[in-house]
Amino acid sequence: MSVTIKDIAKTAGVSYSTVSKALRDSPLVKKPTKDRIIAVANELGYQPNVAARSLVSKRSFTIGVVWPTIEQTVLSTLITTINKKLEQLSYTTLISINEVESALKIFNRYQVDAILVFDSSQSIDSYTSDVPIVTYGLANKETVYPIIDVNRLKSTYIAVQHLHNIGHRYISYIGEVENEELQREKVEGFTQAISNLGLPSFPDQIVKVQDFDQYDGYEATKQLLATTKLPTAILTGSHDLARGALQAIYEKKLSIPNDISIISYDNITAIDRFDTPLSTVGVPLDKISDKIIEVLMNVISGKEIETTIFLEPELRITTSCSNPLK
Amino acid sequence: MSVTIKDIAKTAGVSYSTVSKALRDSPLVKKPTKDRIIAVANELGYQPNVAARSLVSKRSFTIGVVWPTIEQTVLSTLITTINKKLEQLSYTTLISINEVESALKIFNRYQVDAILVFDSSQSIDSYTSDVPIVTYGLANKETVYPIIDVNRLKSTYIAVQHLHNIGHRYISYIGEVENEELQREKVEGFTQAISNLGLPSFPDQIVKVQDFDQYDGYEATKQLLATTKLPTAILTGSHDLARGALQAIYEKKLSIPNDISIISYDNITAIDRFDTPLSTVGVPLDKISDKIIEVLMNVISGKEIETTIFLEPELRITTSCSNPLK
DNA sequence: TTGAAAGCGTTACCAG
DNA sequence: CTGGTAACGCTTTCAA
Repeated sequence: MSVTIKDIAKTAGVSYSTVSKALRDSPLVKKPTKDRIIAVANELGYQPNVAARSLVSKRSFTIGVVWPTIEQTVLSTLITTINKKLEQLSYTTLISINEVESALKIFNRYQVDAILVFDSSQSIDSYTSDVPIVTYGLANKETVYPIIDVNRLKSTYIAVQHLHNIGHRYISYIGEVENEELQREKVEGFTQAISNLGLPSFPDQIVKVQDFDQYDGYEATKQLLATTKLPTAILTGSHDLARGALQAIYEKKLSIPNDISIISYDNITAIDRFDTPLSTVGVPLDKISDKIIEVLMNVISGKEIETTIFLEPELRITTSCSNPLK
Repeated sequence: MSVTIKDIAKTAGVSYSTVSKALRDSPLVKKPTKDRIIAVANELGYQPNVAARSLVSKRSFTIGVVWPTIEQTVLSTLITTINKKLEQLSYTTLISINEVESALKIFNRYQVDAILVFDSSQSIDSYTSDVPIVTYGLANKETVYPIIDVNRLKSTYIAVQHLHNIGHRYISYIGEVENEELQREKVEGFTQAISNLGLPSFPDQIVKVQDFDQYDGYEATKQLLATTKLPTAILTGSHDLARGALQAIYEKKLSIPNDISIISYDNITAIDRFDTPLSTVGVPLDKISDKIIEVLMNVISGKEIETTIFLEPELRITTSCSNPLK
């Protein structure tokens, strides 16, 4: 049996309502009494019962995260960050890996203060929730709930634009993949930029990958480098792909950025063990998590917010990227 | 404001205690009444308030999972499986990615029925929990809580034993890594088998890897195949490493199993897109999850259970493995 | 400054 | 079979 405020009240010799106030750090309790009560609580290893508390106060200080596809490692970093930041705001994060519908039901039963949905496939409109919902990463879907997403199309677009600005003409993209809406946006941004900027298209310019692992980047780049006319710059769809690309480039004894420039799409501020720090384009993870938390706090306090928020990508150019040799 | 049993009672024209019984499918309520109440509940979109329920019934039908290292993809499959199976037992799974101490606190506050801890680093004895705890994957640590783990040492041992039985003498292991206890166990099993069975040791027999991705397996195997004396069989520390190994072997135009046999350590029943279905050794994921759930249910119902349970590995030999050519 | 008491949504028990 | 009511642990008035 776990210890309750009544147990504390008994051993501290006060009423249990006083204990409640003291633990809530209410100014209505004298300092010495408060200190004594807190000491007793610690000694007894008291943990407040969330059920009882949220039953009366209608607030649980808990955010429910719906994360049906736990395999996605990109998201795991994002969730870790969000979890940490929410902890600092004294919110608890609870994750469900059930499918959306069922996870929403669970969190409604648990009366969490808000729900954050990570998902790109299922629609959530069929289910109505008493708890406010915020979603990440499905800006293309129709939803009544606030959506936060990153502008992938613009990311690859401005990357190509930069490469063009510094003089590149033959630019390749690695990371086309079948039936993935989010990846398609990146390819689209690339293609649009190439076309709008009047840059040449050439065979095998866009390289398909099976998956988004380092190995896929390695294979794709090896294939690309085997063609007769080499591009002077490569844009990759992810950090892992870029790692693989680097391996393939080094293996071919090519030099970065002299022979070839490389920019990687990513949201992670890469803490790299690479000789060449990678140039990247994308919305920094911290901006995404900050925005998500901001919106969460707003919906909790009942503020009206815009339904769709597109975060703007940033270009971070390092020594992996330079003018092509004339 | 969410709908409560009192709302249902009002619109159904019964007392709220009858509603409670009806929703619990109690035999104490007449069928027509029950049906009517359930209909109203559905119409109103009623979701039971877990807080209120667990406050009085002391049972939440929820399992808390502590998973501080969400990056580990192997575990994600295991958790997904466990989640599904618990759902069938009408238990809800809630995950926390906080560090152990803090996650335990949260779940104690939430009065979950049991806590499952996935972790290999932190010790959990310092914190005492009112809720029963079950841990996975830290059998080497000292703990008072029940531990379920797989016998990694035995896995690699019996794999080598099998290869020896069918005539192999030059066997390599890919997957040594610095400072990882669990990986060390696998290497240990390999080394013990080689030594006990009187098999030859040779330079570069055990190949180190940076990480456990496909690319690392590819690199390591390429390195291995560049030596003068090739092994006739390879054992890899994971499925991903094996995938990389296969690539390197194919690239060298070697044939499996004629030139080289391969067995992979893994707990995943691989649904493979490989030409060669991989031979594997390890405890099947289903056995692990079943055991974990069994133990969870036991601790919830207060049954005494053994503190350490080692699951035995199984060898599944396919066409990736044959006698070496004489 | 402290204590008493009501009430949150539910279950469980006891009357009717 | 159905309804009334106490109780779960806590917060929050309202009195003292």
